[in-house]
Amino acid sequence: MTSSGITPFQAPKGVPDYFPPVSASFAAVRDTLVESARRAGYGHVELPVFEETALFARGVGESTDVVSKEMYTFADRGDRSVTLRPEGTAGVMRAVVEHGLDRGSLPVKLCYAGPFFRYERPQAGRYRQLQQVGVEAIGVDDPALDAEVIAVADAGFRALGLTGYRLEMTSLGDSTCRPQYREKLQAFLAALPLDEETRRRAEINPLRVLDDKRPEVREMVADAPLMVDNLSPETREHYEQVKGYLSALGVKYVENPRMVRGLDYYTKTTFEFVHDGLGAQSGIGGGGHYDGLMEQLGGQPLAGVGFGLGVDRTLLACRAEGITPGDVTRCDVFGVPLGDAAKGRVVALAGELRAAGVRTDLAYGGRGLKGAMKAADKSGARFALVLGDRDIEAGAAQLKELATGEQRQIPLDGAVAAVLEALGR
RNA sequence: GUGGGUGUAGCUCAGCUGGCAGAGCACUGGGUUGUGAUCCCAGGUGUCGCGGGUUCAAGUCCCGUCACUCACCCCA
Repeated sequence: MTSSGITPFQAPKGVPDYFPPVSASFAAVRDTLVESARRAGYGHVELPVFEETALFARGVGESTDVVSKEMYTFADRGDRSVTLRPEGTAGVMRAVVEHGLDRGSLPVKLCYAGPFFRYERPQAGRYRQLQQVGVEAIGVDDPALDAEVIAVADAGFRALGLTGYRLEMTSLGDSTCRPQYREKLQAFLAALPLDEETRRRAEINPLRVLDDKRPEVREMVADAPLMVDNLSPETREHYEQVKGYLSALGVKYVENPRMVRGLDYYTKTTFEFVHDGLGAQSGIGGGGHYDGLMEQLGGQPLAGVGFGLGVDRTLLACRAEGITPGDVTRCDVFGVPLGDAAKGRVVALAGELRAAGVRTDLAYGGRGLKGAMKAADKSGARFALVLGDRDIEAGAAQLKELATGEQRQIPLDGAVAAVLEALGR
């Protein structure tokens, strides 16, 4: 209840608000991850936040949880079914095919950042609106490209100063070997005394049962057949080469043959970055290789590889490690006017300082000197610029360094130059 | 969708077997009529989430409901 008696609005369930100073770190995390991709030649794409529902149904897979129960789907005013994007790859594929980028020089290397939506029950690190930075490298099936994508993610996390994460990966095989393996695994699981819920999962996605958290189930599947032991010679060779390139790139990884990905389109290499400081939702990024997706969406039969990195979760990981990315300082200089005449000069001066690239704020609302100085202190500014009638008469202003308390007089005419000099610029 | 926990000041929370609604931080003003962060003094806010019940009396006990939160599931 507010003082007016009106029930206050709340953000939609499971949607985080970020404001200063945390929002500065959020933006820094996103920008750092994007910069890592740009350094590897990935070009920015800006894509719609909603798409035709059928794109996700066909691209991500009807049987996935993401499509079957987590999509924000609604009819628009033209009675078309549209869906807020739950992941990024399908939309990129659609755009690439639609604009014929797959007919130009390959691979097409693209990078995106923005919000994604999944209708789930929120918990620590899991939101209904989540922010991701993603890349896709499309059109060339080269194990070196798989390794590059992984290395880009790894470099992004490292650039933030993160050390407490690990890279897990495996190979899921492809259409030449996974169907046979799947049958073999299902036969194995059918012989186990599993509960009904788990049995149903074994039907839809048997791999998922291998990743069950319950100790009794873990024990039962301890010697289940693994995909990595049933790869075709070609996919095995592909996987070995990815590992070789990763070593060449200096990227450390652990193999996890029981790793599961929630999206149907992955084949061959899949990977996940895991951080233990977040709670139950420990994945800060993941991705993999895909062979049939573009063809599935009406394009040419071209392979691709990509990742999605969770910006929200990466920020949580930073916090868990005591890292504060980015510059949370609001401003460099804070203007303190004394009286109406001075206020006009300070307002004008602030405009000039900003034009010169100096982050500048000032005391508004006619507060007294003491209040204005308090505001200057809280702004985090390095300098307070004090100006009163006395100074104007003298053609001067007072520049006070807040950390030391040292104050010097600067000429009012050359104030911008003097401030720049004081800032060491 | 299923379970557990929590709802008290702007924030973090205390409030015992029912008995006058509290602290710290933050905010505002003053101590210093041209100097902040330290220090001192002063100031204010509450439908105790909401609805019902028990009781002389409910923040406290009971029922319902909503919200938040953690976990399962799943994933970034």
